Amino acid sequence: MSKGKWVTMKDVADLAQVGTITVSRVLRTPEKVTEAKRKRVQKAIRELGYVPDNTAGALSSSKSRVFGAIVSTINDSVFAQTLDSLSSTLRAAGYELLLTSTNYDPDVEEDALRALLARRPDGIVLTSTSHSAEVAKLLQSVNIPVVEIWQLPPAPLDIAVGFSNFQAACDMAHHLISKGRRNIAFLGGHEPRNERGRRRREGYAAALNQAGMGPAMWPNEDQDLRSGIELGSAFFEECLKEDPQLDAVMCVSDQVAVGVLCEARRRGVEVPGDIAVSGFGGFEISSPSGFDLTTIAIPGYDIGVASAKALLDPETARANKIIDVGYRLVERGTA
Amino acid sequence: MSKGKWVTMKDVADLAQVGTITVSRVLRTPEKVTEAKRKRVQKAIRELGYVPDNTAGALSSSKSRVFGAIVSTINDSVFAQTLDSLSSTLRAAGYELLLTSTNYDPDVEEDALRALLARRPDGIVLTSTSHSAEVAKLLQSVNIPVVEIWQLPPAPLDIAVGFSNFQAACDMAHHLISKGRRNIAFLGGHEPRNERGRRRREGYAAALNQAGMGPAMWPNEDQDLRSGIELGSAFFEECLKEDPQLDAVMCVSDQVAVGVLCEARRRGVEVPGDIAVSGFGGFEISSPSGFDLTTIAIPGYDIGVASAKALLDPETARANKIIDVGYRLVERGTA
DNA sequence: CTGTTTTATGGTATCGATACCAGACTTGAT
DNA sequence: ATCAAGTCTGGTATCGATACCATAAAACAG
Repeated sequence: MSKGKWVTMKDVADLAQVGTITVSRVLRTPEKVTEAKRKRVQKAIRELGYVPDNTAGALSSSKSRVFGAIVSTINDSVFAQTLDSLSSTLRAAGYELLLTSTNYDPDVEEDALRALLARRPDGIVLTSTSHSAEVAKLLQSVNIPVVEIWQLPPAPLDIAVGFSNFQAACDMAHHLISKGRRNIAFLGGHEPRNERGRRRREGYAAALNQAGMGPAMWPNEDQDLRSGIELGSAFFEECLKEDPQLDAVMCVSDQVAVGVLCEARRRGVEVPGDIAVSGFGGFEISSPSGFDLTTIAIPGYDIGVASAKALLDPETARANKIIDVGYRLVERGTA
Repeated sequence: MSKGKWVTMKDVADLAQVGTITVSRVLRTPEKVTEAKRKRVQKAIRELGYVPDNTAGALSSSKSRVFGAIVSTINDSVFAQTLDSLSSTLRAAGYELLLTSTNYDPDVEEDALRALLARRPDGIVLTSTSHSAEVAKLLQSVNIPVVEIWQLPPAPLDIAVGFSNFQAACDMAHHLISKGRRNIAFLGGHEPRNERGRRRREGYAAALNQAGMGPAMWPNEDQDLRSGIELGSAFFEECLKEDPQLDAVMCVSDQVAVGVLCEARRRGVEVPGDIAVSGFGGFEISSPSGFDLTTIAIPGYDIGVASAKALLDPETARANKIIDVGYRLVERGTA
């Protein structure tokens, strides 16, 4: 095993005095090889330090044993748990994950998808559900499972694993209303491509509308800000100015809620006394040891596992097409 | 382009009435093909919706245009920024990233590495620097760049991109001392494989020792807890009990510091009046709109970019072997 | 003991691209 | 007009595995 030269299956076969195909079988279907030869081959593999070449295997078997993932971001922790469980579950089944992030840019999405398809993945995971025509066409033309996650699109391309952002936000708004809140603002970025955030805002608006309340208030539409602590902090001030009667702030994410809570403390605003605050996500920061934040807990881990299962066994998953992992409204100290 | 059948280079070549090699050249070295043919080929590519097969290309050129990454975790946000910039930078150069996480488990690391090598990556990124003998042997036997990140090992396998966790922690401890703090505790998990956390603790201990102070205090060695908000919150209580004189808590991460700060508020402990608190990482939560936490800002983004450069041009990077991206002690409101 | 099924094994073609080389065609200089 | 040098282009071998088929050996039924 000298530097720069890979040991091939042939080398192993020669050393073990068998055909290459037998080596291949020892690796893929060891039960079909007699014990004597299997042992000999395994010994040769160890001795030579043989690492099979999956690119060659992929070519001849047209199974790459790789799945592709296109996530809108890995930078904030939203998908981290999902990616973690997805990648572990897949690796346990002998598959690898090819990861790309788009930063919510649709042009990047198409490029990323082409680059991904060039690796001939056995399936694809996407966090976005609104695709350009070209992307949709590409995805439909390939005969591999496509799993859209973290949302439940009305018409999934193939399989969807997620929960209803709309319904969850709706529930949270109703919760705030049931707690006697009457002037509820919604705080969330307006990244045009962040479908999840948009659906949450819509759920909020629907709930208020349904309760005959309004007008719903949220940061100016044309502010294209990334949701985060800073946004929560900055816009809380604005909200207070705009509506002194404000008695609740519903945030698009736990991070935004943290920004609000920090700002509230600085201004001496009592939570939940003066103002109730809710988050979305159920991240560690919302826990009782953290901000003790009332939030929507999302089973990010389960989404990863369920998507992995869907990729590995698409037929079964397609029977449902939409896999709803649900969510949980967690009532804690802030609302 | 019917379902399940991929268009091949030959199909494109036939339609454009050229040889396959010309199609290949249009994709890789377009300047070497006359404009007329190039146009014809590009048209054919578009018409057929051709997506090249990189697995085949990898086989014949022995360049996979894929890099592998083995990170100890993607779950907490530590590496998120680094992965994001790494993957973007690589993709801009036409490369993809194969991602695996080990959850700090050395057995998993070896498996993951074997699986990765089976894809014949053009380079590998690792977040861990203490490897099993087998892993080190594997890495040394392959003739591809290996980049260890987020730390500066004394003897890098190949190239290292990071900063000195030891020195940074040392600086922070000195900062606390310079602020008149005399009873400084260190709070951090003891995951045995988390080298970074360990080096920070050592830096802290060294600084205190140097200042003739001590005994250094930190949670019991045998507690194998993951660092996080909960740890900060739980152990802050314990620290106070153990040493009522405590006037500073230096945390292994911003998350732990947040746990401490939350707990301090619940207990009515003044920060920084009664007790100073410092974090490590410089994540969003430490910003002035958040906790306004005194911390060590780490250029996670730069680490990603620098590693990408090192992977793409290892010869230049090897001239230095160790690329120190530095860190910044950011003094804010908590210490 | 023969004939049939089952199991184990290897040879050869193949997957879809690129490398290498050879030949055809330009271009420009003389 | 001719030749040398340079530019394009395509044929064929090749990368390292697996699929497919054929054969040899073993197991089994009658």
